[in-house]
Amino acid sequence: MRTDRVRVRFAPSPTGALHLGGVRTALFNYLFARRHGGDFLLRVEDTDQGRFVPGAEEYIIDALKWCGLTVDEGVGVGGPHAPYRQSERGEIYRQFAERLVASGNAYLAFDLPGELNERRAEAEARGEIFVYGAANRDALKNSLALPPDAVKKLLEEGAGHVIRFKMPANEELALQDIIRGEVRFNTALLDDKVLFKADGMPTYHLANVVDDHLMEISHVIRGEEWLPSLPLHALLYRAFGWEDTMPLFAHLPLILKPVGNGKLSKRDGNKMGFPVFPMEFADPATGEKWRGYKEDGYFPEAFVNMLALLGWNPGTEQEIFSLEELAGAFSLERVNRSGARFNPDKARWFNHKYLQEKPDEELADALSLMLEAEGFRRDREELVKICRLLKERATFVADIRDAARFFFRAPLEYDEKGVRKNWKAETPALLLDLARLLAGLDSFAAADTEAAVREWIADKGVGLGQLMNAFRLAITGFADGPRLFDVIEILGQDETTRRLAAAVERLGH
RNA sequence: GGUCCGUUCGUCUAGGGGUUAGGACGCAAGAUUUUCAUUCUUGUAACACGAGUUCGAUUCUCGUACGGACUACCA
Repeated sequence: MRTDRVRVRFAPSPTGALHLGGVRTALFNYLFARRHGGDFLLRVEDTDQGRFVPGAEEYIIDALKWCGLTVDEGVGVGGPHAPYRQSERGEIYRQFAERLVASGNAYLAFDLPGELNERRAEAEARGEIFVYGAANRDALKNSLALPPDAVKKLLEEGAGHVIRFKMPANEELALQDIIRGEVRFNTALLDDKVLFKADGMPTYHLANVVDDHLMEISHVIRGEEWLPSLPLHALLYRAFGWEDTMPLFAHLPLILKPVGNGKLSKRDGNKMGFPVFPMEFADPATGEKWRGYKEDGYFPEAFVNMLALLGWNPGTEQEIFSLEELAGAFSLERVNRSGARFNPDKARWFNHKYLQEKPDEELADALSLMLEAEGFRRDREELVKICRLLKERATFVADIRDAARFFFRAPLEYDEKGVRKNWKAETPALLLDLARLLAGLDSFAAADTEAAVREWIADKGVGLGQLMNAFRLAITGFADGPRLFDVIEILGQDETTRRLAAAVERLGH
């Protein structure tokens, strides 16, 4: 029942964690709804009891939340069309399926799964593919082929059956897709899809069309894997007499593996060293554990920004977008037609960009949490200074933590190569002198210590590089790192002179 | 196999009948720097192929190749 109001839905199946492609589909739906002041619904398509994974639904809700995609209506929030979980929508689907049978658009089929498999095997042996459709449905076990009293008898006996759609024998269909334009199909090549299963549940096709109609969905934005079933869905709308209010369709390109062939799969992440899921997920059935962007240290804004530009672009050279900016700029017309290879490097780059824009205080709080997890606390002011100093070289907060280790603990060992290269015979005496100089300074601000040291070595005729490398080694234990005068300002006068003395003691003369 | 979809630098992409085919990631070089990064500058690199239409095609059409999806009582 399409109205002028934009209403879109994200309709995942709770068969596991939502992966990158699913999140992007949700994102594009969300963006489209926001762009047009419409509604974003979440509907859970759990009509396959066999594939249900406990926890998957909660995961999906949490993942959308983490990404900042607020659901207006649906599972978890309710709404005028509740329930939004298909398994709870009771008799609705059966009634609609029977309506189709009554109108001659569908029929009862009693074929046993085993019989069908046999036929498939036979066909395959001949190098053919078995299709349950117009060409052979009269020779199969269904209400179209069997005499009425035989059907009646089967029903009375309680014979298991499904309801199949009666595909037109030979009809040319020209359908519209917002992203792809006109797509043509001939129904002669299509099969009589099962709409209602013997277990009393609808299949995706029926439930999807019925719910989209009932929930007044205006646009169906989904993955390209659904394009082949577009004719079936369009025909269903027609059979129900809902053609006038049929939603508009947009089929999104797929996300492909970074290298190799095929679409991105959940295994690729572990294989190639990047997460495929927004958040960590432990599959209760298999015990497998999957990494997540959240746990890997990505900011949700960066993750969403990266995803938005995978298959869509604004037509300008802007690359950094807040969720609000994305909502303002998004349009389905600018979605690409071809599949996009996922690029983990670019994802990292986005995070680096976002990290640079974060206030030092916010980074310090995140860093503080990490340190607490390791069992120690530091003064917040100190952490803010550390973040200010280290953020530009970091992609993740964890990079700051790793680069900041020497702030929290004086070096016990010293980079071997650095020592070999920079620890000369005259170094110990020089550093001891330096320690005395620094100990006597009134201000330990970076600018002041630097000025004092520069003046001092100029008098001594020592090169800055010559001194600084050994100095750095003594203070941090490493041969590389941020500007040393900034480091010792944070470390403080006492700690600095102490480390200088300790290094001389350890590394000797 | 069949049906459908797609094809611009290695990757994400802009563009579009006449352009030095633009940007970003990556990579490389240079600059800056006490080191390593960062940053900045520069560079590297693309219209899958073949016909047709046209004065002219990377852009339009067709074909081929290649890639992808679908082909369940899964979604």
